[in-house]
Amino acid sequence: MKFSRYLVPTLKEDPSDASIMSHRLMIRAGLIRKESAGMYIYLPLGMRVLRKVIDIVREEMDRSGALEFLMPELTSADLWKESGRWQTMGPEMFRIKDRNSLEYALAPTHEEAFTNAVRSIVSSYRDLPLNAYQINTKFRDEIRPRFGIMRSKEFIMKDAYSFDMDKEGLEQSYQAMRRAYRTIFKRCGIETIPVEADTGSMGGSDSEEFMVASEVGEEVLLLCPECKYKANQERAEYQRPEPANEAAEELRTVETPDVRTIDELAAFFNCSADRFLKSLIYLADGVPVMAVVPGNREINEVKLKKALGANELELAPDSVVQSVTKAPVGFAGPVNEFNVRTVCDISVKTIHNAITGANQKDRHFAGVNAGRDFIVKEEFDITSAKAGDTCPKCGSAMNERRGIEVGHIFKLGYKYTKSMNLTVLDEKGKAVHPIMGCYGIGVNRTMAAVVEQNYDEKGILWPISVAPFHVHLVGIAKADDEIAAAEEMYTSIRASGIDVLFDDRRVSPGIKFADADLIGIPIRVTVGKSFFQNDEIEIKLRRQSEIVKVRHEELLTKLRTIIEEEASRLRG
RNA sequence: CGGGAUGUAGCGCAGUCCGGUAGCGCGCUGCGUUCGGGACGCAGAAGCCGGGAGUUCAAAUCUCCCCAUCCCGACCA
Repeated sequence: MKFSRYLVPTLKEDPSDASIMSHRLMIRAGLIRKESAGMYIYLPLGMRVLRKVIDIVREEMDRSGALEFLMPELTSADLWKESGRWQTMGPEMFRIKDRNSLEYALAPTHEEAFTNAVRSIVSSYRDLPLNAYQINTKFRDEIRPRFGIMRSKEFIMKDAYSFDMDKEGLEQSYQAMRRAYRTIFKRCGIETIPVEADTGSMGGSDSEEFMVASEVGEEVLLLCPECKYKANQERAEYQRPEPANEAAEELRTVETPDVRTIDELAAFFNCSADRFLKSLIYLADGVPVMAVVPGNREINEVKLKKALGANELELAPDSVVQSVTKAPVGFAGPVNEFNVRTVCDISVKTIHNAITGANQKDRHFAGVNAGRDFIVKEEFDITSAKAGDTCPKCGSAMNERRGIEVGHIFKLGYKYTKSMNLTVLDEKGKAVHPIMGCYGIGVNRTMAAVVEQNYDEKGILWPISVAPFHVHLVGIAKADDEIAAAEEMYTSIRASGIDVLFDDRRVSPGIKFADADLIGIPIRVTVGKSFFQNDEIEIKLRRQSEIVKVRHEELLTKLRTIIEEEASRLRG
């Protein structure tokens, strides 16, 4: 491809609305442009990268035995009503009507659509196992799209759904995907950390997320340096400290005028935050519940929601807090009897002589002991693990890192096959529900993650597997014969089947080199002075600073060798 | 949805406090000189100053309303 005939609108300055490197670089390098919030245009160069990522995903999915489909984006409301998610999906699902007022969703995911398709097509155990996938656009009305193509309203996802006769089959399908995912991300040139994960609104049991470690990641991961325990904070467990051996004090009331927050209380009582029991009022599906956790701990709403079995969970407004506790916000506690459901973190009963709100304005209780002063009726793990907490498996102190979720695999179970009544006949002619697994990869998010992990101060450093071109040929030619020679070079490289971008623009060399660095094609070939005078062609890898000079006739062989070397580093 | 900020040429920004003919840098077009790490000169094109309403002789600038974008939080595969 000739640069002069291509369209690569590189920018010298950072766009004002891009906060993370991958977003900045993808816009500056002319890969994408913003159309509006959460919607992006893929320019030709960006499209090439996207296609390479898609090709890798498709190859590995096909290799795993999965079958590619293409599903409608418009999914009829009936399907969603069948599974019950028309209600539970909430406002993130785009809902539209056609001219006859029939309702549809712009698919945010395709469990229903695939289950329905398989239901109507497959009727025998002989057709299973089946892993059906597609690479298609998804729509989500994100509360806050951000970070460019990392979180957008419209994004490309590879989603796969496996159907097996039994749990053993599902396990095999799941493991096949685990392997395929590791290969896919390795081939894309990114390091991922597979972590245990929450299954979210999809429902299910075993679940693994593939995270790209990144400062700007939206997920928090807990990693044990000793054993292999790795989990998303949404789900990470941790061991609670042993209770201190303390004699129980008398329960007493303390006047605490205007002391509400844990920080204020710690200062007022001159003790550490873990001495307090923090009591928060939530609305679980609209019903008030109280959650009690140690004062130095954050409530984990994902865990709480799951513990409560709730679909919707939100912090209750002040008015509800007041009507439940009969006190202003800041003085809630578990000691008095309420007729609201109260759930405690599993550590609550180990805290002796705690301080809690007294459910009266400006009063707290001190010397509170679970079991004596209030009964722990329900206890769950409802607090978030954090750096330094002890690993649930081996007891070592865990580390915290941030990550970007690029892939997610999990065992779905029977949720959709039962709710939508998908059955096949087994060997004995009996109708059984297949068991499902679900496997997603954020394709354009993966592309962003590649950049997030591969750049320097000058621009992107594409791994050769997803680079828009393999070779960036920079022609620095003045005279007509030089221009012709550079052109000839381009023709011969291209004729040899190497993917080459030829910068034939009539601009100064500085601009060409700066653009080459910014765009980040892995191999740069320069034909200039040294070529026209000494027949020496310069080869420079984007990741390295050395320049290798080769003679004309060696060039193609050398390029093939480098391409092969670069590619072999990324093979699974 | 709460808190904060910003909307002025394709991009990055000044001008707004204190009302008086729309500016700078980059990019773009033409001509010339340059030509191995973002060259230079000359000449150009390009803006309903986010939208609406108001105040005023006069509004990018003041007032009110709306919209959009970004950041933090809440929320979310």
